[in-house]
Amino acid sequence: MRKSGQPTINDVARIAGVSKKTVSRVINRSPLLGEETRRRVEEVIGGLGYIPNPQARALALRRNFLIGLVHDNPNAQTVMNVQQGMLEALHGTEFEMVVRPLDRGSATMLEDLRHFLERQRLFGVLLMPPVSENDSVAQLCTDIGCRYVRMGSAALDTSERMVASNDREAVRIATDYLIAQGHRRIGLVAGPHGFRSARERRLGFEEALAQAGIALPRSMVADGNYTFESGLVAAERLLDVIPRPTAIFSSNDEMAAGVIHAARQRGLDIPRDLSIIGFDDTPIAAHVWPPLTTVRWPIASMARSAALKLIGGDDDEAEPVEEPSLFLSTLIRRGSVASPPA
Amino acid sequence: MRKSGQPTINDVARIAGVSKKTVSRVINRSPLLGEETRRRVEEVIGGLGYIPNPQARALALRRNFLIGLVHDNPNAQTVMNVQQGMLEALHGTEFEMVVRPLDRGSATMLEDLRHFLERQRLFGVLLMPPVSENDSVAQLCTDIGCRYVRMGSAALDTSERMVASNDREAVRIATDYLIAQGHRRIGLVAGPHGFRSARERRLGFEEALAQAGIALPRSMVADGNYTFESGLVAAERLLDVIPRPTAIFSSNDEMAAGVIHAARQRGLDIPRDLSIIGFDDTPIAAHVWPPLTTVRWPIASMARSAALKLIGGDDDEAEPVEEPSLFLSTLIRRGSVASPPA
DNA sequence: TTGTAAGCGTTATCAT
DNA sequence: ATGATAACGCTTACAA
Repeated sequence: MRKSGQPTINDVARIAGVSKKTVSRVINRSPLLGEETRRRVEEVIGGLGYIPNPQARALALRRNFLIGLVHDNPNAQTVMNVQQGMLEALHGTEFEMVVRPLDRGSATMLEDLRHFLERQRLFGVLLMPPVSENDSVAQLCTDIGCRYVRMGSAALDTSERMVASNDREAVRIATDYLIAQGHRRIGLVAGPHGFRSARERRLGFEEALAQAGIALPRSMVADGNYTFESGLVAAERLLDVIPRPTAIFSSNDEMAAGVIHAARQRGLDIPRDLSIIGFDDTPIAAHVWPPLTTVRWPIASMARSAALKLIGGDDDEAEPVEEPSLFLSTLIRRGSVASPPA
Repeated sequence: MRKSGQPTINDVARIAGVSKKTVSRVINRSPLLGEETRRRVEEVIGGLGYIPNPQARALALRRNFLIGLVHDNPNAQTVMNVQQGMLEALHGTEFEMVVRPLDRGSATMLEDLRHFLERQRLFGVLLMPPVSENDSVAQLCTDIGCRYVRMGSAALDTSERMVASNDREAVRIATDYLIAQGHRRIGLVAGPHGFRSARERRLGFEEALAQAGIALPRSMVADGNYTFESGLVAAERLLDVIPRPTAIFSSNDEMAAGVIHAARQRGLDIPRDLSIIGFDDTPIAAHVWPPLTTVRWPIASMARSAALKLIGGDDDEAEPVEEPSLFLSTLIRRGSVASPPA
């Protein structure tokens, strides 16, 4: 007699008149099974509404079905896009996503993560930037025996352990676009030190200018930390320079919004007096005025692909799902760029 | 001899020269235990780096340690705030958060959720608005035997199964503020039908106007669906009315950004020609120009409290943690409100 | 205060 | 093709 709650594999076995193992075979689609038997068992399963207990499965298989998302990214939209991409990949599988934000800057960050990974014994983790750029985090995963895939703005690891976007090239193209519009005094709002994305974007910017033979005085570069406020402050510094830049590339959209803000405070019209390009294509880009020309970063696709790499390498017999490791960002042209004032 | 990987309770028991049960007692801080034994076992645990296997625990205890976050909220920042609040509550406990977005409007939404809950056998779920407002979802949880707590804009359930904000009162206060500034022609950008929050906010708005003896012509109400674009469209309709409203209350910040956008396109100065108040206090509110006066919704605190209710009701002997069920929203005054033009 | 035996619900091994 | 039995790592009786 069932004690309570959900029916178990024993109930199914008893009612169907077969052994537990046979039911298990039906569940796991074992090929060596009588057609007759399979049908009968499936009937009982359906009738009973039997659902295998994931905890018991996890115990018996000595592995669980939890994929971690480890992030310390301050941008809500970015994190949500990644979650969405991951869940797309996990949908229809037995895997679930558990989320673990990390406090960058906390001294115990690494210890916290180790604790988390050891306790939960996750099947694998997806590392979001910027924490994904931290090699000691990857090393920690390796040490603990937790598989991982890193997302980043450049190739950070072996192909089966990372997915990357080509930030450098994308920014080069964006900057080329400004140059093609006739801009020669172009400012850069750089991202924070320690962010690989910040570095790659800056390099792309510098490469484009160098290639066009345009000098980049130190005064045309201002550091930000990817926040609106830092973009505002950085823009104020750039706009104080005489002669003023006619265009600014901001290393992300949120700072670009700050740049717009700063420009407006000075009575500058965008794009007439100042052209601006951002990076990320977050919703904010389309919602500021004027709509922001920006670089679209296919983050959800990257996350989906990363998750597939994580769980794909598992299927023993299955084909090793060949997921791409490099994703291309594209320039989205909206209203924040024009030719420089005559 | 240990086969591989993590040490188990058996390893600890053997090395410490005690039984499994004694180790188990140490882990679970059982009071009936020799001080001597406890120390010895704890030493072995520390030395071995033993960590109890959560899957095995879950199986033996016939319950797991996963809390679900079920949401169909389109606002990234809101979802992130909720996740953060939940994780604060879960921090230091053995619970983890698994995230489950739902596709509102999908015909199979309820079936998907049932499937999820039945498969995963979650300890409990936190329901975010707007899906939390759906009574059949709550009923589903009850049927399945999954505990839940709903977040909402009004009392949706019994006190131990919900946390609510007082949207109606908050909007009444915000509208009073506009009235106190001298506004008489005040427009409303309402939220989508079917959202309890939209209804509560609208009611608060109407109550404030009624109390002040101000008529609310149908033309001063435009429907939106909480998106930037819908706010833009709604504002265009309101601003076409003659005489034009001198102030607009928007039922969320994102739509308010659309209103700002629309006003600017018409060459209206904010707040000189048009005052605007939003709702949510998302980052966008502080980042638009001028900074948006808005209602701050303590969503992270609500989520934290909701999660504590979920896991708090569990501790058998522990005091039934008395978490608040009602949270007060507050008006954040920034630069988007002024007296109406003379 | 501690240990023994049984059980949680599943899968793996090795029969038949 | 199917089943008996022993894991998996832990907890709860129930003894001692």
